[in-house]
Amino acid sequence: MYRIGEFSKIGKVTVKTLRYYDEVGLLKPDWVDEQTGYRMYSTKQLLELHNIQSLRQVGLPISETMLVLSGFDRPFVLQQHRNEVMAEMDDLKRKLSRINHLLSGQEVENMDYQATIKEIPSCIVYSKVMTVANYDAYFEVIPEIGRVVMEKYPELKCAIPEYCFIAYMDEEYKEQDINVEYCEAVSEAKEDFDDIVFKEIPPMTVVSVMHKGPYGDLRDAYGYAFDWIEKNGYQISGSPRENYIDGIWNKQSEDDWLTELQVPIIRK
Amino acid sequence: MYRIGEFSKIGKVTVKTLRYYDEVGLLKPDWVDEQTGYRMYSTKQLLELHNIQSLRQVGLPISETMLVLSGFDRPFVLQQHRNEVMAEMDDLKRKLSRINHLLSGQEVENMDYQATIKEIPSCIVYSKVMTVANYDAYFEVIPEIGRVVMEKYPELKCAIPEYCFIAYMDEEYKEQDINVEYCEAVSEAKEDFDDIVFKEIPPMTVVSVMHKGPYGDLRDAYGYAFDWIEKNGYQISGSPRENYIDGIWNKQSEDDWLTELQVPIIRK
DNA sequence: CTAGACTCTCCGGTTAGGGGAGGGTCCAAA
DNA sequence: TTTGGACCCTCCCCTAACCGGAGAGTCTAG
Repeated sequence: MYRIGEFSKIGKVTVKTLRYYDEVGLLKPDWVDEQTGYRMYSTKQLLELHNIQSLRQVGLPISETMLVLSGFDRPFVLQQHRNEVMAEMDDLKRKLSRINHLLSGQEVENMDYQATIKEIPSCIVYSKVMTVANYDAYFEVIPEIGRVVMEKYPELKCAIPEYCFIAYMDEEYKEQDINVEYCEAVSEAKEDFDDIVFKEIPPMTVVSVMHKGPYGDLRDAYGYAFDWIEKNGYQISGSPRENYIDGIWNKQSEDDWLTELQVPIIRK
Repeated sequence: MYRIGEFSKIGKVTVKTLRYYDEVGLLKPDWVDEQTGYRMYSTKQLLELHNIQSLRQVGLPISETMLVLSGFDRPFVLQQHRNEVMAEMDDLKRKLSRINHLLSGQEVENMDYQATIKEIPSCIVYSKVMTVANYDAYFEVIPEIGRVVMEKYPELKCAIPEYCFIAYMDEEYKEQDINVEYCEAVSEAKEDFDDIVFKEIPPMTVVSVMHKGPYGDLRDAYGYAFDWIEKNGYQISGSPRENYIDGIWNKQSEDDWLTELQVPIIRK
């Protein structure tokens, strides 16, 4: 019979840990003096402790360790755990890749772009597919679309927060005759009319890059995003979107315009 | 200006997180209504949030994220963090290897051995190097050594917990004329005499395997330990020790004898 | 008998928020 | 003008697996 301090030295585990294991029921002392509360351990517990440590050291949580010790299907629990560990590994690999990407891009001047991954929830939009002559034409056609829709459905409300974007459907980069789909999130679906289509956009994972400044420089943001996707083991899975946050409608200076580039991705 | 709910939707981050970031000072709202306490955010915070997310998503802790944002040497912090992530990866790899080892050995019957890694603290021992004819000879010579030492130094005390082991110095397995070093941990160093040597054993990392039963079966434990070391990317770095916990001195039945095999290892 | 080593329980802290209670605020519809 | 619902606030407890320390009791050698 050992007192807790001696037992902890034999088993190479702290006294705190032994008391904690007692508390949660993972490893009870052989006997507890009712007068003093002293915990007494024997070599039987030493073997148990060794079993526990062999499971704990591979990262198995205490709750599952208790399952295993109480006779629960051991291979099953371990396989579950292996899957979790592998998922964690994958997660770490991606983080490491991103850290390296951050570090490697460190010296490039003025490229203060940052990529984040976001989950875009599903939403209902009205949309119009069109071909525009060039970038400058956007802000003639877009307000017009909004006007037409609001005239047709005066009670229709834009989503809050506003989510209005242009998705690029061309495979390659173009400066003229660009195929785009204009989308504006709204509160509910309505009947389609003319070439306005209502639809629900499914949720998706995107890489997001914030772009501050005139639209002409958006190409840099695209470049950064595409490079990021390539270098970090993802794959483009849909049309990129430009989400207009600040623009001519609320900021005078082009330098204050804020656009979020969202590129749908999946893991490669 | 956005209220917290709208801002949280734009930035794809929970309201709870924003309030927490406010509390710890990572991201303060643009303005707080003193009457109502309402937090108001603007697109300036949106950019900040995006920066924050790009760092947080690679696992950078909040404290270090704040360092980076406040102008602290960014590459330095990121490199620190990369080292930690890589260490974590290494840790996970080792866990995964051990899980696979546990799962693969699952079906082998009666091999209820478990391996754990332990840090053995340094200790002072008296030791005697000798060649013994065979295993059975141990328990004639060992008590004799103890008797001689205690006679020479009657005030000498054994360490608590007792730590008495035999280290095997042969490279290969032998059944006869075995070169061993007998060690017993004591409370202080004394002058050497005859072939008794006092010395301090440095701390070391070992893989520990518990063996219950007669000493003849210890070979199985050795086999398990060596296989474990090989399969899990470690390397033997010293003489294996047999640490006698329960034996003839306190248990009648051989089946109750408990021995801990400790094999010093380093990472490969 | 006492000093020092050991043990007990209880409380608070660690990360990065999540869940919920109780109460105030805002806005559009009745 | 009121009311209902959506939104917001603070405060408190919870997570996993312990660690650190306070204050008090216990054991043992000298």
